[in-house]
Amino acid sequence: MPELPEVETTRRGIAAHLEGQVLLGAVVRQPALRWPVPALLSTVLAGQVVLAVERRAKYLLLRFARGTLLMHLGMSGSLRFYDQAPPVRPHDHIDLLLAGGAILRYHDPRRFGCILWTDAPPEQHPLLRHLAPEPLSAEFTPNWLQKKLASTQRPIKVVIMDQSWVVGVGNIYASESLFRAGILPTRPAASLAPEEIVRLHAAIQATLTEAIAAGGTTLRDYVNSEGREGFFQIQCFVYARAGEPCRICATPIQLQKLAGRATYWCNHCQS
DNA sequence: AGGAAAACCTGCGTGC
DNA sequence: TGCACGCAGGTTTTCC
Repeated sequence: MPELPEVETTRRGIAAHLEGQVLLGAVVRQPALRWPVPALLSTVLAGQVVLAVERRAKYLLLRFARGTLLMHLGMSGSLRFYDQAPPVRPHDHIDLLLAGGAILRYHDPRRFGCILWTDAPPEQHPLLRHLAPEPLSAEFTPNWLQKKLASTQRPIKVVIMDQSWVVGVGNIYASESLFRAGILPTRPAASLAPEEIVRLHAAIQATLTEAIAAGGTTLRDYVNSEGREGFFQIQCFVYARAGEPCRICATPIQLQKLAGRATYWCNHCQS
């Protein structure tokens, strides 16, 4: 579910509620996520102050003096802040407890997400070590992208979803970015001309930036930290629009599986 | 060794 | 109505 814009929207929603607050502990109802939730999670967190809520790629990082809590929302995860804990619903797996009865609740039907603790600098963690630069940072340049793309014949859509190549772009924003750049998703990465790479780089940044501004995309069940939906899907050009007319030229939007994932494009606007 | 496929898990829509 | 099937915003692991 959540790609970079949804994770960033969540981060912005919870940061002010958490930063500077002392955690009293945690309640773990379901420890079997992508990886087991640390058995001593509550003990580790109790008494610690949340120094900062950060994001790296699609991971959320809660920084403490003694380490970092790494969280990933997987396909169906969401985090919500409550001043007072409401009744527990199915798939409400974890609560982080704050003073005064407030909680941060982790909800994830498919349990593809994870919550892990690390004492070491998080950028050295095995899950974060091989991530590409942040796509909205100065490190992510057309030149950097060009050097990477030249080395593979994989479809460009598959490549920009590979987190060691481009970070934060998932299945929705991959199709949307390629539409915006006017590039077919099936093109071998190494076949892109330099000006196409410049367009793709700009399209990725613009798509992610606009999606963050819209509060992310809600197709099924994504909600932000206040329980509200995102609105980017209203402006999707191709994603989930198979057979519908292209918003630019009215040509029916195409759908094909690429590396097992639904991929959408316009035959007239993209080449 | 790069790249494709399988694996993890639950819920929902569709069609028989 | 019930059931089998396919599909879903992600990423690691396994298998060529």
